Amino acid sequence: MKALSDQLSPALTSFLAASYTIDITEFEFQQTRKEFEGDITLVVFSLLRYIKANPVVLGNEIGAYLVSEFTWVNDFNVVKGFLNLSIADDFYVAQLHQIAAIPNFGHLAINPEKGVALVEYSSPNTNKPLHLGHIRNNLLGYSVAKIIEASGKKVVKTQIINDRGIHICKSMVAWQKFGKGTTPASEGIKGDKFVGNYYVRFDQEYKKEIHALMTNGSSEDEAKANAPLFQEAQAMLRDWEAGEPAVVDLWKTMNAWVYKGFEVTYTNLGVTFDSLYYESETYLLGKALIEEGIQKNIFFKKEDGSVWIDLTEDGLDEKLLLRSDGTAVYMTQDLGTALQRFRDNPSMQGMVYTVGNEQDYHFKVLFLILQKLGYSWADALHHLSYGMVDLPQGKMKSREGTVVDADDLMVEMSKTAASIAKDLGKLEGMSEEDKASLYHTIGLGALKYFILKVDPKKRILFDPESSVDFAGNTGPFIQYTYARIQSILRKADAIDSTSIALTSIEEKEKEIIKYLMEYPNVIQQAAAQYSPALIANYSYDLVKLFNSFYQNISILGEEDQLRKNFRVLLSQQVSKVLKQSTGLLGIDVPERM
RNA sequence: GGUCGAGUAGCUCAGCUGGAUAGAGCAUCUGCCUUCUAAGCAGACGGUCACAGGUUCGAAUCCUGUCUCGAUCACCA
Repeated sequence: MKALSDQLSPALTSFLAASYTIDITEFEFQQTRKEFEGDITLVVFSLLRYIKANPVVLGNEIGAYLVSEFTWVNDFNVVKGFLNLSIADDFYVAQLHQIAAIPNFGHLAINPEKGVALVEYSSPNTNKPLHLGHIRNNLLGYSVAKIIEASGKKVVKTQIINDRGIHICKSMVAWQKFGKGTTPASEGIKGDKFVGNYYVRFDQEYKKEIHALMTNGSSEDEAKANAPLFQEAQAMLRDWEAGEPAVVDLWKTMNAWVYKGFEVTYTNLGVTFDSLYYESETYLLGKALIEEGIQKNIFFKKEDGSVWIDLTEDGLDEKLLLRSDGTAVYMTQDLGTALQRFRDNPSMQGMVYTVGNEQDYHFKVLFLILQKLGYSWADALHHLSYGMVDLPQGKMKSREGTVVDADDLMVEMSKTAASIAKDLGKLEGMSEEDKASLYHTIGLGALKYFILKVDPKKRILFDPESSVDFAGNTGPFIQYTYARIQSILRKADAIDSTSIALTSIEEKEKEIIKYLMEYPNVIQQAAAQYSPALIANYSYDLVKLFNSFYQNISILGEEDQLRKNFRVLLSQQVSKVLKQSTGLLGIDVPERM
C-alpha cells in the first residue's frame, strides 16, 4: 500500500496546505475493502484531528482534487470517513514495466555511508553437536544479515566460538581416559559427534563416581566436588590457562575435530560466516577493559578481589565482571569481543547479537556497561532475541537424549521431500544426483520456512511426530509456485515489452502488481524490525495471489498477443521477486519439482 | 517477589505505528486435472482476539489492573 500512497501523499500535503493552511505529511492509507469500489483508501477520519470538518464533505473535496491532479486516479467514492480511489489500469501496467527494468528490484546497493553492521549468530560450544535450537539461531541470523544487506548496508556475518572452559575439559578428560587413541577418522564419525560422545561419557562416569561417594556417606555437594573425574577436569582447566603444552595440544586437536564437523553442518544448512572470534582470544582484552573501568571508577573491587558494576540506579542489580581469583566470566569475554570487533571494523554502525531470549538480561547489562564506558558505538547494539524451540514434552535436554540433532533433522527432511516427490512422479528424466539435490532443497525449504515464518520472539513448538508440512503455508508451496512459473517461461517465447500499450487488465493481475510494488517497503521494514517473518509472510501472500491468477486465467493460451505478453511478463516478475525474497530467508528455489 | 516476553478458530500462526464485517494454513466436508506442474484452485464449517476496566467518532491493536504460560534475577556459559 505504501508504494502507491507515497505517490499520492505529496499532492495531498500541498492541497491541504492550500485549502486549510495546515501542514500534514503522513496520511493513513489502506487497501480498499472488497465490498467497495476502488483500489486504495484514504482514511479521512484520521485527518479530523487537524481539520474540523465533516468527513464526507472533506473526503469528496480531496477525491475531486486527486482525480483532477492525477491522470491515473480515475474515480472516487466516499463511504463514511473513507475515501476510496480507483486507479487506472494502465498505471499498473506501467508500474510492472518499471519493476521489470530493475534486475534487483527492492534490493538496494550497499551505501558506504551507512557503515557496516555486524551480525553475530551461531555461537556454539565446542563440546557437542548442533541441534534444532542452533538451527533456529543460524537461520535467523543468516536471514537477518541478508535482509540488512538488501536494505543497503554492508554486513559482516560473524560468530563467537565458546572454545574454552570447563565443559571442553570434560570431553578432553573423557577422551584421554576412555578414547583409546581413536579419532573421528578411525571411527568414521563426524568430529562434533565424536567429541560430543565423550562429553556424554564424562557425564555418565561422573554420575557413577558421585553415586559411589554418596553411598560411602558423602553429601551430594561433597560428592560432586570430590569426584576424581571432576577434579581432573578442573586440573586440566588450570593447566590450559597456564599454557601446559600437552593440554593445549589436546585442546587444539579436539576443537579442530569439532570445527570440521560444524563445517559440514553449516554447509548443509547453507549458512556462511565472514569472520570468526574465539573466546580464548578475546577474554584477555575483556580483562583489560575491566581494569580500565576500575580506573574510571565505573567498576569497583570488593574485598575479596572480585570486580562488580552497580546498576541499581538503572533498575538492574550489581553484576559480577571478574571472579575473586581473577578469572574471566561470561560478561568479561563479551566486553572484550565487542571491543575487538569495533577495532576490526572501525566503520561499525550497529551490531546484532542473535542469541536466545534467556540472555535478555545479559545483553541489557552488556550494552549498558559499554555505554557507561563511553563507547559511542554501543548505542547501536541490538540483541536479536528469539524464543526457544520446545518439544511437546518440553525443553530439549541432551542428557535425556531428547535433543533434535541438526544433521539428522536435515536428512529426515530430505527423505520426506523424496517420498512426496516419488508419489507425485513429476521428475522423469532427472538424474539421481539432481534428484538428491532437489530433495535437499525442498526439505530444507520446508524446515527454514517453518522456522522463519514465525515471529522471532515467540517460542516454537516442534513436534517430531507430526513433523513439518509440505503443503499449504510452507516453503515447498512457494518453491512449487516458482517452479511452475519457470515451466511457463520455458514454454513462452521471448518476452517483448509491447504489452505496455495495454489499457485494461484483470482484477487478479492488478492485485499482483500492487503487491509487487510493496516489496521494497517490506524489505526496509523487515530490516528495521530484524524480522525474517515479514519476508516469509510477504512471499506467501504473493504466491497465494499468483496461484489464484494462474488457476483462473490462461497465460499461454491467451489469444491476444498483447495480453499474453503481459501475463508472461507478470509471471516472470513474480518469480523474480520470489527468488529474491526466498533468498533472503536462505531458501533456494528449484527450476522444476 | 522484581523484571522481560507471550496469550487471536480444535491445532500452527498472520494481523498489533488504532479504522469499514478479525485473516491464512492444517484438520473436517463439497466441487475442479483429454488445455500453462493438483506440493495447486474454488467453496463450506470454525472466533467472548485470556479476563475486567479505561482512553475516543472508532480498540485484537493504546493505558491500568488481574489470570495463565515461558524466561531471567549465579564467583555457570
